[in-house]
Amino acid sequence: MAKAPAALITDRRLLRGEKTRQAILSHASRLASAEGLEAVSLQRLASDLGISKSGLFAHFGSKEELHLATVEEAGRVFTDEVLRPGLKAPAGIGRVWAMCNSFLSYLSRGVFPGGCFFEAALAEFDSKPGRVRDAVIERRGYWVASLARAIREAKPVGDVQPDVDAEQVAWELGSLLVGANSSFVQDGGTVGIERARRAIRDRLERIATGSAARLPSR
Amino acid sequence: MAKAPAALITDRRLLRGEKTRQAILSHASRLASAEGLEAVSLQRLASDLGISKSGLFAHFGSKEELHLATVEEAGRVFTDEVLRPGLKAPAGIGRVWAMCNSFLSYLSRGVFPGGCFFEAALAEFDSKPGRVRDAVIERRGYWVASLARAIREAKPVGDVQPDVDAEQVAWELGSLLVGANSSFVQDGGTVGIERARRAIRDRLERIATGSAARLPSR
DNA sequence: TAACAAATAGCACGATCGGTCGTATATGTC
DNA sequence: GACATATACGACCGATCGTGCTATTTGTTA
Repeated sequence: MAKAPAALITDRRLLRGEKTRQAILSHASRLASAEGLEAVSLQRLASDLGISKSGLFAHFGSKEELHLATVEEAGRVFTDEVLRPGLKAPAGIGRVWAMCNSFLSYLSRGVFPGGCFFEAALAEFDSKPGRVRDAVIERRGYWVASLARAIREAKPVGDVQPDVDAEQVAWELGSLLVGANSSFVQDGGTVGIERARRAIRDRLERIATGSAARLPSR
Repeated sequence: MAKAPAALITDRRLLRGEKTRQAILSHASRLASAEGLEAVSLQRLASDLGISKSGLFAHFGSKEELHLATVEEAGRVFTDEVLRPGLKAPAGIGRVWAMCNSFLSYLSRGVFPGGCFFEAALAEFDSKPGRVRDAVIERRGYWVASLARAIREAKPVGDVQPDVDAEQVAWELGSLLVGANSSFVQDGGTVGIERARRAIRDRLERIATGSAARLPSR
């Protein structure tokens, strides 16, 4: 509460700190996608950014808070680069297709240099209980739930057969997209991405009604 | 060369050391599946097993060698628990189905406490070049190639339609199985495993010829 | 320009990491 | 019982980790 006036009266004063913080988190999330959150150490970050370890530390107070903030930053990026563009498409099977293609595009454009941040973080933390793990799992769950909802909402539009198990199909799409991420990270090529696109297109055409069965190439 | 006679004359003399080594690797591979190869440190292993760090170190000579031996041990387990049982089924689509079910069984039986060793190791090392990464990728590639071969060999038997892209389907099966692993590790439940079984069964029935289209429930 | 607060830096701590070295203790052979 | 060898141990090194405490710099306001 003592801070609020300062922030209101002179937000320029906070600018320096906030800018540094943003630079830290941007680099941290990119680094984590490539080398894992384990590699996001205070020393590593500080020397990468050319600042002091203690100065960096002061922004977060603990390593866990730094990691949590990094996850949050990555979530912001994911929303901007995948969720929002995908949801721009009108409800229907086209939206599901658009969401999957947004994800694949976000992969191949190299938004994170090490593939999807969340897949990397999930694999690393899935057996390490704590707030970081919870945050990552929640985000990942939200993504699959968004896919499921898009499938569900394609039914009343008449694009998807009413007896389709939306959660099952969303789980399958999620797994195929993870497979694309793995392939992409391993060989840097687009083979996995094309395999995933093909598999997903195939899967979607099978749950679509006849009139909606044709999807644009991407 | 100076060692060979000793090994030939008195192999009992090697027994003690070999037994220790086996105990180390067994624990190391299980630990790595749950907490990552990063957690497999000399100190951690030594204290877990109640031996000295230097005594343990002498068995391998470097941490990288320890990790490589751990990967090799895990590969031996994978062969025994997944590949061999799956390949016992006669060539045909039933063999593909058996291989997938072997994998799912190996997951749910908790052969490794942290899910599939190789998925954990792959996610951890996919961006860290080195011999460990190469060894893991090779094993993982062998698994998918085995799936592809099983699909290919099901064609002359008349189980699978001849125009099916075996590599594509194998890639999809591999991704779905990884999805099962992720779900299993995250919630410990069998939902993901059943989802994968359902998806795989569905996929296989779609590439099968009419006469082979019915698969046993598992 | 002096005062003040926020932002950053310097420094030291204990713990843990991989790795080395010299030494002790089993173990099997003679 | 003497001896060689395989195996295991304890002490130690330099580096890095997260974190705390104390300066110092920086920008704003009076």
